[in-house]
Amino acid sequence: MAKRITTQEKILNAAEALFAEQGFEQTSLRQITTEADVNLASVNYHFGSKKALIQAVMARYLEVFMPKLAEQLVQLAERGNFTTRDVFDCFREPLSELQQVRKHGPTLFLSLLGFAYAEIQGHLRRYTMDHFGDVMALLLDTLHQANPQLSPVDMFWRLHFVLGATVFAQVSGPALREIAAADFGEAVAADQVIDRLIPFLAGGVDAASHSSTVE
Amino acid sequence: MAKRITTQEKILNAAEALFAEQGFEQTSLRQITTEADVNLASVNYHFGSKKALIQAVMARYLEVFMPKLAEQLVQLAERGNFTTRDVFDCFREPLSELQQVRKHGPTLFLSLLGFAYAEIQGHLRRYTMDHFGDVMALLLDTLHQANPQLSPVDMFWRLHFVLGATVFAQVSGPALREIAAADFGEAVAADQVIDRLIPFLAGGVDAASHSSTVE
DNA sequence: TTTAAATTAAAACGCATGTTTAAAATGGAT
DNA sequence: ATCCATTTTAAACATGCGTTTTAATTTAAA
Repeated sequence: MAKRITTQEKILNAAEALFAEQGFEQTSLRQITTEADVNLASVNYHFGSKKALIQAVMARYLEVFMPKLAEQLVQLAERGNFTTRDVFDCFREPLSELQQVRKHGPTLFLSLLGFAYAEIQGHLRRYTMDHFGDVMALLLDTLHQANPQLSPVDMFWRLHFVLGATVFAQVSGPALREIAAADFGEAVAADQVIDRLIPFLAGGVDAASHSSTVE
Repeated sequence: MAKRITTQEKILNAAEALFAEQGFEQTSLRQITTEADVNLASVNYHFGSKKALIQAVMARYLEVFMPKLAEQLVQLAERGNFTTRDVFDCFREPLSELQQVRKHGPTLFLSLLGFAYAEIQGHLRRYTMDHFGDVMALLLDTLHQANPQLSPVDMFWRLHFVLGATVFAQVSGPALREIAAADFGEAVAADQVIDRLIPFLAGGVDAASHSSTVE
């Protein structure tokens, strides 16, 4: 006897798939409810608004991911003596554990994050900061420990460059994978993009800062 | 006697400012025509459609920027023996020369590029590739020369990570500068973001690839 | 000055969106 | 079986969008 799927879950599942594919603004409630095979009005009945639905979709992943990430970072800090690369590797396990919440959880989550960041809908940023600001601060602090030579403000900017590259790689990921396959005859799985990304990010964060490059 | 400003120019100027601030999809023709103090229908009369207006806005910058970038890259190739950092420094001059076409040209242009890339409106990508695909190929080739140890497909991905970080830094730039100023009491000009960005990008591109990191 | 083309103007069109309404159906608890 | 709260349904609502239409106006050539 499979567990009964509620209307709310049907909506969430259909919504997250469409959001990850097209972005939040580009996805209409009519698309979602058609895909979920529920009535149009049920979104507003169960979630109140489209905004609230977006938050609910994100929350399902963030509430699993963020604590696990914090755990990894704390573990690393206790170990001590770590590199930037080690910090970014902390993302791997929490990310791949999202497979438990959904088959393609990791990829879905990153795409969602990408669109959430791209369409800077203030309420989402506020939600993340309100609920998981401590994890973000911990991440910034850990990165700073790995790179004491960088000033906090330098690290702040680099962390956001990291976010930018990551988010972008995910959002444009499908299109880029297609181009890469056509131009280089090399098919690349979504997971392998992360393998390519992490060395790039670590190299960028570790680079000497502009003020210290005296040529 | 100041040169008479045509309706087309009024529209282009108002459009680019709003596009750079809010993105293309978020900006309505009514906003643009109100800001430009022209009739709503004049956009369709002079440009045909909103899509065509977007292309016209981008073209004004691309047609100045791309040839100058190509020139710099060719110059570098003739010199020979260059680093990744040198390649990225090739962007500085063509970028700052956009000040001539418009007061805040460089910042505007990068923001526009960011939104253009974020809202993957296929026609824009196609336009860029049709008109300036040779410059992109030249850039990829130059980067590969600076990093012969990386495979072409590796470089392809890293170039797009670079684009992602750049684009993102510009789009979220105003918001991030605000946060940075509040958290670190350090006001950062838009130009200085690029100074922070370039070392990061060069470090990322120069990093050892995943396949060659045997630990 | 006359005339024809180019431009501006105001209004409406057709469409898609998120949201609300009010009635119908459903499902447990008494 | 009845009743009441929960949920589902169909329809309409209000709004904003890009675009089109038609007429008025301006511009410049003959």
